[in-house]
Amino acid sequence: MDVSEIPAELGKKILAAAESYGTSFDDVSMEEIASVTGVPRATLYYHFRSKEQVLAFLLTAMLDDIATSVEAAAATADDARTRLVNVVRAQLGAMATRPATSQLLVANLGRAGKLPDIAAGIDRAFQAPVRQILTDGVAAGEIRTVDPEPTATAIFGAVTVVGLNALMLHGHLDVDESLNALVVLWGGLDPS
Amino acid sequence: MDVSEIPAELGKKILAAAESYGTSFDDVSMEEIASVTGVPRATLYYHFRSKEQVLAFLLTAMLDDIATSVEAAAATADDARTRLVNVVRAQLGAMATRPATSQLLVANLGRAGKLPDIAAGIDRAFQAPVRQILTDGVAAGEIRTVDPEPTATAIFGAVTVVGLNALMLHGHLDVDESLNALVVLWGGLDPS
Amino acid sequence: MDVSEIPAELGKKILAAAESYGTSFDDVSMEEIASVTGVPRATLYYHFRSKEQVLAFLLTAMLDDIATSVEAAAATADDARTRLVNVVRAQLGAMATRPATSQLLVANLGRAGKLPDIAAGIDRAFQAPVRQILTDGVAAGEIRTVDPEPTATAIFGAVTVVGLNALMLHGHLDVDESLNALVVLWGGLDPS
Amino acid sequence: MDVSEIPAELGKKILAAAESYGTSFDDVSMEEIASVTGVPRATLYYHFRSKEQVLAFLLTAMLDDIATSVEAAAATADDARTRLVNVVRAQLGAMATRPATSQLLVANLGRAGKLPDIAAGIDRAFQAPVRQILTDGVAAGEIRTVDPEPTATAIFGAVTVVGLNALMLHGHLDVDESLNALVVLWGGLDPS
DNA sequence: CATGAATGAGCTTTCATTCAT
DNA sequence: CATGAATGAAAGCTCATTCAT
Repeated sequence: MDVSEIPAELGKKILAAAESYGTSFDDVSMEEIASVTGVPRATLYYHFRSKEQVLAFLLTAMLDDIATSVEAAAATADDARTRLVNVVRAQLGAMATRPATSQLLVANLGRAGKLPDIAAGIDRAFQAPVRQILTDGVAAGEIRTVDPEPTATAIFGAVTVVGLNALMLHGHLDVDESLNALVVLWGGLDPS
Repeated sequence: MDVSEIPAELGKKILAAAESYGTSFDDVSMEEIASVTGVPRATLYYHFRSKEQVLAFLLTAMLDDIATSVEAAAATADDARTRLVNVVRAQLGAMATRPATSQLLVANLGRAGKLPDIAAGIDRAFQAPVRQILTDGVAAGEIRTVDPEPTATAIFGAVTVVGLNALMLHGHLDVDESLNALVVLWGGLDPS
Repeated sequence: MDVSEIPAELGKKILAAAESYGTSFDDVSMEEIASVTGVPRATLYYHFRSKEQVLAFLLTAMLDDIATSVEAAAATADDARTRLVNVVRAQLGAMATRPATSQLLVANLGRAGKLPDIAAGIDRAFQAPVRQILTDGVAAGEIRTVDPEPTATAIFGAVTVVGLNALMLHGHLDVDESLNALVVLWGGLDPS
Repeated sequence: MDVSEIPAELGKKILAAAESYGTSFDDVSMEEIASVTGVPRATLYYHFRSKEQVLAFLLTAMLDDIATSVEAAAATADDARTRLVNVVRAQLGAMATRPATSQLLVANLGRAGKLPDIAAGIDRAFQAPVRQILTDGVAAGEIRTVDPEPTATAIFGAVTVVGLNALMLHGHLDVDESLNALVVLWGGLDPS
C-alpha cells in the first residue's frame, strides 16, 4: 500500500471525509468510510488491503502534511528555542486544522504505534524535528544539556495531550492558548 | 454500578486478570474477560450493565490505587519540587506495576475521558495532585510562576506518553529511566 | 401446578398486575412479571414450574372468572336465543374488563390451545355454554338445526376476534357495539 | 424493504421453507430460517433490516397469494351469497395449503396487526372482499341488511378460528368440513 | 417458605472481508 | 477498474431457570 498507488481522486475523498470519522479505530467502520466518502466498500477493498490500511493511509497523509510544515519551521536560521517554539506551533496548528483526524491519531497512539508507516510518520512529524533541534541546540549551547531522544518523547506527549485535551474539552484548539500551557517546557519549573 | 456494589471476590478476579487484556476497549471482548477471569459472561452482566461498565470499573479501581499512593507522595513536608518528583515517580511506578492496564488506560484516553468516573479518576490520580503542588509551590516561591491548570495537563501528557512509550517499546517501564526523560520539566530547556 | 396450591396472596398480585403485561407470551418476561407484581423472580419459580405455568395460571384464573358469569347467563329460564345473547354479552363484558389479559389470551390462542388447562378453560368459558345452548335450542326448536360443536367454534372465533379487533383498534371494547357486529350470527346473511 | 427489492430466488426459498417454521414470531429464530432456507443469516440481514421484516415479507407474500385467488372468487357474476361462499372457500383453501404459515399468521394476529404491511394484507385478503360483497349484496337485496364493516370482521374471526382449530386439532384442514361449521353465517341461528 | 446470586444457552445483529461479474 | 451481492465469524446482551442459603 504505497501511497503512490492510491489514485489521487480516491485519496482526496478519504482525506476530505476524515473529519467526520469517530474517535477510535473500531468506532470507524468501513461502511462509515464508504458512505462518508461516497466510495463503495468493495472499491475501498480494491485499493486497500484492509481497514487498517485505509486508516493508515489517512493518518500517514495527515502526518506527511504536518511533517512538511514542521520541517519548514525547523529549517530556519533562528536560534534553537525559537525554532522549537515554531515547530510546536506548527504541530498544534496542524491539530487545530484537523481536529477529528488528530483525535483519531492521538486516541489510537497505542495501536497506531504498531503500524510501521504510522510510527514512522509520527516520528517524522513530531519527534525527529524536535530531536534534531535539541541536539543542535545543546551543541550550540542554546539549550540545556538534555538527552534528545527521551526528551523529544516527553515533549511529544505534552504537546499532543494538551492538544487532545483542548479538542475534547472545547471542541477546538486555540494554538496560542495551548502553547501557553507548554511554557513549562522552556523555562522549567525551577524558579530562576 | 457503585464500586462498593461489586463483590470483592469478583472485583479481585477482574483486576487480577486485567494484565492479559488487549489494548483498546474494542479489543477486549466480554468473552475474553470471562475466560480470563473465569467468571461467566452472564455473571458479569449480572453485576455490570455493559462491557463499558466493566472496563470503567477496572480503570477506576486502578486509578483509585494510583491516587492513594500518589496522594501519599504529595502529602509530605518536603519542598514542592521534591514532592512533584515523588508524585511523578509514584505515577510511573503504578504504570510499571500494571503495564497492560496502563496501556488500556492511555490508549483509551479519548474514550475514557468521556466516562465521568474515569475522567474523575484520572484527575484525582494524575492531575489534581500536580495542580495542587504547583499552586502551593508557586505561592511559596519554590516554583516558577506558571498557570497550574494547563501546566498540570502538559505534565500529565509528558508523563503518560513517556510511560506508554517505554511500555510499547521495551514491554516494561523503568521508573528512573523514564523520570530522566522528564528532567526537562524541572529545569526546562533554557540554558541556565 | 394445581391452582389451589398457589397462595391466594400471590395469585391476587399476579392477576392484579396482568393488565400491564405485553401481548405475546414471549413479550412477557419473568422479570416483567416480577417487577410488576413485586414478587421476586425466584419466588415465582418457587411456586410455578415455568413461565408458561405462570401465564397458564393467569389465563386459567381469568377463564374461570369468565366461566362463572357465563354459566350464570346460560342458566336462566329464557329461550335459547336470549340465553345465547346473554352468554356472548358476558364474554364480551369479561374481555372489556380485562383488555390486556384478553389480548394475551387471544393473541396466544395458538400456543394456549396446547396447554391442557387453558384449552379446558377456553372450552368451559367460551365453547361449552354455547354448545349446550345450541343443543338445547335445536332440540326445543328455538334454533335452526346446526351442528353444535363446529358452530360453537365459529361463534367463538367471531366473538373473540371482534373483541380483539375493538381492543386493538380503539384500546377498549364497547360491549353493545361489538354485539352489534355479531348480529349476523342470529339472523344470518340470507334475507328473510 | 419493498417486496420488489427482494430477489425472486431468495423470496422463493423463504416461502418454500415457511411450512417448517414455528408458531409464534418469537419461536422462529433467524437461525431457524437460515438453516431451513439454506440462506445464511448474514445474507438474510443483507436483504432484510430485521427478523420482523423477514416474517412480514413471508406473511405479506402469503396474503398476496390469498388475495389473488380470493379476488378471483369475488369477481364472478354470481349472486352475493354464492360469491361469499366461494370467497370463504378460497380463504380456507389457502389456509389448507399453507398450514404452518397460516398458524403463524393467526397466532400472531395481535402483533401482525401492528405491522402496517400485514394489516393491509389481511384486509385485502380477508376483510375487503367480504365487505364488498356484503355491501353489494345488501344493495341488491341479496343479503340481509347488516353493517358491512363489523360484519366482515366477525366473519373473518369465524373463518380463521375455525381454520386454526382444524389445523391445531387435526393437523390439517378439510375445506368442506370447515365450511360446514360456518353454515351459521348464512342462515343464522334463528329458525326460519 | 422465600429469595439474592449466578449461569447456560441462545438470540439478534454487525462488520470486515471476499466473490462474481 | 469497480462494485453489488454475499457471508463467516464474532460480539454484546437477554432471559428462563437453577443454586445456595
